[in-house]
Amino acid sequence: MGRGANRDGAAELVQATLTAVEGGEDGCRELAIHARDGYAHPKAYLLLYGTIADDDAATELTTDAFGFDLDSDNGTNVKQVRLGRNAVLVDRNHHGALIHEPPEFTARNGQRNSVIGLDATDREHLWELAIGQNVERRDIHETPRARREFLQQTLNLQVVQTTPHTKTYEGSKKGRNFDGDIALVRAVAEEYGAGRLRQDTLTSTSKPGVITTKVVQQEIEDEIEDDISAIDHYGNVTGSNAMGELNLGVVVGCQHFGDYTVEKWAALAGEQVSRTGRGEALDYGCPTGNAYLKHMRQDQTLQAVLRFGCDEEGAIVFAHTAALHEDLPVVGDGAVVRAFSESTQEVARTAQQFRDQEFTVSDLVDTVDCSRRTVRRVLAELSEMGYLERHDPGDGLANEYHTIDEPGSGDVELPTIDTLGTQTRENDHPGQDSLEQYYTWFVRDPSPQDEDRSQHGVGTATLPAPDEVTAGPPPG
DNA sequence: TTCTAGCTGCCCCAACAACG
DNA sequence: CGTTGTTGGGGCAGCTAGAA
Repeated sequence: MGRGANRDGAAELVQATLTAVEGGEDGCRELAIHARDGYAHPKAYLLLYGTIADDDAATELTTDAFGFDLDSDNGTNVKQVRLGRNAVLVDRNHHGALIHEPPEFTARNGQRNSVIGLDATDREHLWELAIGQNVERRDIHETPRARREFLQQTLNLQVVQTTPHTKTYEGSKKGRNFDGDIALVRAVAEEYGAGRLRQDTLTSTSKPGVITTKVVQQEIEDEIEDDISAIDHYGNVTGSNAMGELNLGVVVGCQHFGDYTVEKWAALAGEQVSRTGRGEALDYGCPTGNAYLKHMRQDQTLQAVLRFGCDEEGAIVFAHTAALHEDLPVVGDGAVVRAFSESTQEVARTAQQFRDQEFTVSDLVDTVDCSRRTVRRVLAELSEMGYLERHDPGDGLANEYHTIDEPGSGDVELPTIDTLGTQTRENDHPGQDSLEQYYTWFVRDPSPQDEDRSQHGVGTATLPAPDEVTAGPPPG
């Protein structure tokens, strides 16, 4: 789409349009007929076709975020008209128009080219929209499961999901609290960094690499720079191998390009967007909108995850988002990441004064800027996480606490993952055995919250070892 | 900007202990 | 015996952080 041609031809376009409009519909047809002989802008044909198209040949759409009037953010009414493989959007409020003109895929001599696209993310529908013709999809894997297994066995990739939330880290960072994210990165660096993970397969593991959105990168970069090897944002890692040597990665949050883009794609497909829900339940109410949403979230995170461990050693990647592509081999979840609330941090800080002495709720309540009830709740919570020890002298008497460890700005419990690296070595035949084990990874330990809380809970969310198979379909 | 889930403060409750 | 103080719990309202 020649931007230059667009600008260069603008004057002629306006003149031709004026002439055509003065000549009414016949004039437009006349112009359209001669569109390719140089006296009209090449796109005038499409533009005018779109403008004069009968209503029954067009699709009427209303938008909320998408529009042509840059001074307005209220959306507009557009009509979508298709002509062959091209699509035209015309603003009913006369602020502009958009032409989608897919490439021809023909050689100079008129012969059709064969085109082969390689894409790990498989959004057939979006591809068809973009190139204006049907695509024939060939999958090198039989099933999603086979694909996951390939990523796992061959690329030695393991993904750990650390939050049930989507975490759309895009747009304004106002009112956002990234303490939990920082705590997560630090915990990963401490628990899995510096060669502590499966020395036999991941020899060069050191500090993790981090991929996140641009705003978050700016926000947390300074805080975690000592804990990580590298940090980059989604938009900058596509096709990049800068993280390829890192065997430990953290992907924080997912992208959302804004409703504007979603509505634009849907409009080009002639679909009306109606947005409902949020987070996981977000639904744009039309196939293209929802496919594009998955493209923004799942596909981008998939690409980011695949940036890590491009050597034979593979990688373990912690994904702090629920927007994970179904192809990703998620070997663990259930990590708990929380940012401590204002009052929790204050109570914990105040409690530090009592270092070795015992203290009660009453000792804190006067120096702390929150209520007695809150202090009680916080102390109970901190005790449960192992930052405090609670001595209960029985009902009716004040509980006595003493400090064990000082909590930071957040708390992270990572699931233990050490099942796989050795397995791929032991059974080098990627057959039934690995399949069977694959199922076991989804079997959750039914009692995640008992015992092992001593070290403020690190590693409590356990995954069953492969020999503790309690459920799952029979192999084969 | 709007919606909502979770945090927080507040008040009430039952059960108990210590004190006078 | 009554008063005061303790713990945890429930319910409720107001606020805020997070998501889009």
